[in-house]
Amino acid sequence: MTNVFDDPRITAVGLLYEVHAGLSARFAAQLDEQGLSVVEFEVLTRLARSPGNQLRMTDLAAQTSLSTSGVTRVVDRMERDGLLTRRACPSDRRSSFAVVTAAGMQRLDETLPGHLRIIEQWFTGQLDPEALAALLDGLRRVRDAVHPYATAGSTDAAPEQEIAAADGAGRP
Amino acid sequence: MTNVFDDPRITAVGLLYEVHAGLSARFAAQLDEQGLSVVEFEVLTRLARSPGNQLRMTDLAAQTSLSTSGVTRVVDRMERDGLLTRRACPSDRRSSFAVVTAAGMQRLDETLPGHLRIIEQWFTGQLDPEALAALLDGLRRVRDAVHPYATAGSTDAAPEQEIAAADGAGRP
DNA sequence: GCCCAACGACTGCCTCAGCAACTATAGCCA
DNA sequence: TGGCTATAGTTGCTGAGGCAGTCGTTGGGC
Repeated sequence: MTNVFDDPRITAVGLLYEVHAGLSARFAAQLDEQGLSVVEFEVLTRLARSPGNQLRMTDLAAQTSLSTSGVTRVVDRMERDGLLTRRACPSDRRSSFAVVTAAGMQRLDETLPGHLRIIEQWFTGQLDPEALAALLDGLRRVRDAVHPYATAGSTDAAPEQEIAAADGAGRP
Repeated sequence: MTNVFDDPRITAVGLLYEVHAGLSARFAAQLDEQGLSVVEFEVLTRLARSPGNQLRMTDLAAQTSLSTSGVTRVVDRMERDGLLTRRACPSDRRSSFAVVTAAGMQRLDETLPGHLRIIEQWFTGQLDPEALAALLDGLRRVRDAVHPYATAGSTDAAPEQEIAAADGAGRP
């Protein structure tokens, strides 16, 4: 058994994937307590951080891991649950906005502190500041290489969006 | 707009997720050319690195991101495609092994070099050795915290499994 | 002003994966 | 030995999400 699988490259990827999976599981568990899925939380977050707490469906898709049809359905569910509303775009009758409702904002407010706590507890708090900086620096460089445009649904746009990077994609 | 979303913790997670998504997309694209999905590749890999190129269904589930029912179905598909076979376990008639066929090994051989090249190109090769070491070290520490048991399907076992960590889970 | 290609959202159909229920076997204990 | 519980694998049902096709709208070229 000539173990090709001990290759450090494989190990590196495995590490990355395990961290991702581990954190995702923690997030999912906490969000679940608040009645949110990971995607719903992401949608809520991206809308809440946009001007007017709203985004066109397409822009929302570009900012998430979803296709436009995927967005249609999440928004369906979240509208049904009262977290979001659709609003017609006055200047382009093809477009519509997804807007966070008061209930949606409240849900997000209830969820965020716990979410941050979990990140702190399982990720950022695990390393001393300088090790964390090194980790993030490495990640950033890799990210700049693979680029975020690889996200499904977006054609080629979205030049810089670090899940929390503000570029105000709303153009009504 | 008091931007809670610029919080460095959120940014850190965003970075991690973007890297994961970016790499995953590259992997998926390359594997797709070889007619494999990401899970199929993972299954193939885990089997190929196990003694006898085989693993019991349950152990396979524990080593992947799948539940046991998920494993049943992937193995169904891969068996249909001739990459795998089921073999009865002689000592426990409830169990069965998933075994990589010659065709499966060949497919893996055709796929691995390209896969490694992609890792090199978009991940490990993006950083000088010492930055990479720092990145991996950070990841390892976080991984040790979130622990791999968080992977769906495994109850609590799998003490150390770095996607490439050999602990030979086959116990026939 | 008219036409046509491009675009935004939505829907039908499909695949994938999880949970829970079910079957068959194993191993324990009286 | 006979029963009882735990375990391995499979299957029915369900929800999520992607692709491709549809419909209405837009905007540029003429």
